[in-house]
Parts: sequence; structure tokens; C-alpha cells
Amino acid sequence: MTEHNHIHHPADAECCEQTEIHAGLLEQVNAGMPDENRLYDLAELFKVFGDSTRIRILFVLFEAEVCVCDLAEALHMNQSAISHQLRILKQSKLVKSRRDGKSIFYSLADEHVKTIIAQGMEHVEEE
Amino acid sequence: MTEHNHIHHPADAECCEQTEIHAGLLEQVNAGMPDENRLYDLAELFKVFGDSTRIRILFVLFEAEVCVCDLAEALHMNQSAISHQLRILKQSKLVKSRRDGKSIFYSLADEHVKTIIAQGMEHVEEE
DNA sequence: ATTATATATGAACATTTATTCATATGTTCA
DNA sequence: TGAACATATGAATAAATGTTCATATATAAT
Repeated sequence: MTEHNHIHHPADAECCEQTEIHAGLLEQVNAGMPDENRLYDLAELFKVFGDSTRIRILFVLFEAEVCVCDLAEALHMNQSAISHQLRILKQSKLVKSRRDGKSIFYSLADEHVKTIIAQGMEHVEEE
Repeated sequence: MTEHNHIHHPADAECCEQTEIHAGLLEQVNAGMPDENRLYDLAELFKVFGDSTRIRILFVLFEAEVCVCDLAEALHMNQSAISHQLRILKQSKLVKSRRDGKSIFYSLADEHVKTIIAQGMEHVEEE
């Protein structure tokens, strides 16, 4: 319990110098760590959720499939801003689109969107 | 099915002019939309996940409670950068800390962290 | 064909953000 | 008390990001 679990290896000078060294821990950490590309993709995904305009777009899409101009109106933003954000949402496969005449209708791409937002909400709402 | 669910209301000119207007949809959308502060907090939370350094820190903390210098070493980054990111993680209550002598040990604050990252991973890994 | 409508996109600008450097704070040990 | 160590923090800088404006593309209607 006073065991500090330092992953420090002896030959390194720039880390703290406590004596408790867990030889296996660094390997354990590296084993559980996804590769660089996965980490990058994961961060990119959450970055998409990290903007309130995009979050609001997703909340609209929870209710219905809507076209761009409806989103612009619902969120009181201009068409171009919405369109740019929709592109980002689509690139990360959170949203899909279909054309119907002049309009293009957007909807949620899968259920992860709801789950992720729901979990985030739980965290934000607790305490 | 060719019903377009437009939330357009008639007195507005800057939206598309299709005739199918769902009077109730705009209200429905507004009803399901969290208030502005919640949306802001939610976006702020996901913003925290939206950086690969912080994601990597969290993955280390999945394995063990570690001190700052260990994180710096494990991630091959300098102490200051890690410390700045830990502050952000702590402010959003994803991480907690305790002092033990000269060192400060960080660990995950709750289970939402794992759930959220797991869901994100699922999304990123599918297809 | 021409015009109008709906959406997409490139460039520009302002803002935010991550990292580094220097230094401050706080703890331990001699 | 003073030196050494671990961490935190403010300022500066470079890079990334969201919105706007102007304009391009694509469909529909006359």
C-alpha cells in the first residue's frame, strides 16, 4: 500500500528517484496501450464530440432525420457553418446522409453516438 | 416516407421552402435538447478526451496509480506537459490525486472514463 | 436554357489549445 | 536552515479549429 508502483527503470535519470520500482508495470502499461494510430483515431473521434454546435446537431438528429436548412434554422446558425460541421460528423461516421431532390437529409449513423453522449451526460450530471 | 419532416415554420424565409412542415417537430427537438450550460459542459468533457496525450495518460491509469514523473517517462514527454494535462483531467473530474511525500499519485476518478473510452474504441474499430 | 433553390467548399480571420521554458511551491533529508 | 527533489504554474509560441463570406455544384421548375 505504501508500494508506489513506480515504473521507473534504474538507468534513467530524469525521473523521480524513489526506490520502489515495479519492473513489470511499464510492460503492462505498454501492453494495454493501443497502437499510435488507434490512439490518434480515438482522440479524433472525441474531438468531434467536443464542440457544442456538433453536439446540438446530434441532439436534433436524435429526434428526426432533417435537412441542412432545418438544422440551420433549429440552431439559429447559418447554412455554411452547419454544412462544415456536418462534413466533420460524416467523416467520422457519426452521421449519414441521403439526397432527396434538392435537399440532403442527415441522420445518425449508428448507436454509438447515443451511448457515448449518454455516458458523457451521466458524468457531467453527477454531483 | 416521402414525408420530409421539415421543422420549417411558415414565417421564415431563409430556410428551404418545401411544403411538408412538421409543426410539432421543432418543439420536440427543443424538448429533447439539454439546456445551454449542459451542452457546454458536455462538449467541454469530450474536448478533454479529444487529445491523444490525455488519452494516453488515461490508458496508463487504467493499469495503475502512478506519479507524474512515471507518466512523463512512460509517455516520453516532459514533466511540465504532463502536469498541465493532468490539471485538465482533474478539473473535469476524470482523474484524482493524492500526495505521498514528495510525489503526487494520480488515478481514475470514476468508471465513466472506461465506459466512454470503450464506446469510442468500439466505434473507431468497427468496419 | 435560364432561373431559383439547397448544399458544399475554399480562403480568411479570430480564437483556442498543446507544448516548452523558466520559475514557483511544497516536501524531504542532511 | 539549506539543498535536493517532485510537481505546479505563468508566459510565450506554434498549430489547430470554428465561423463567416464568397462562390461553386447540383437539382428542380418555368
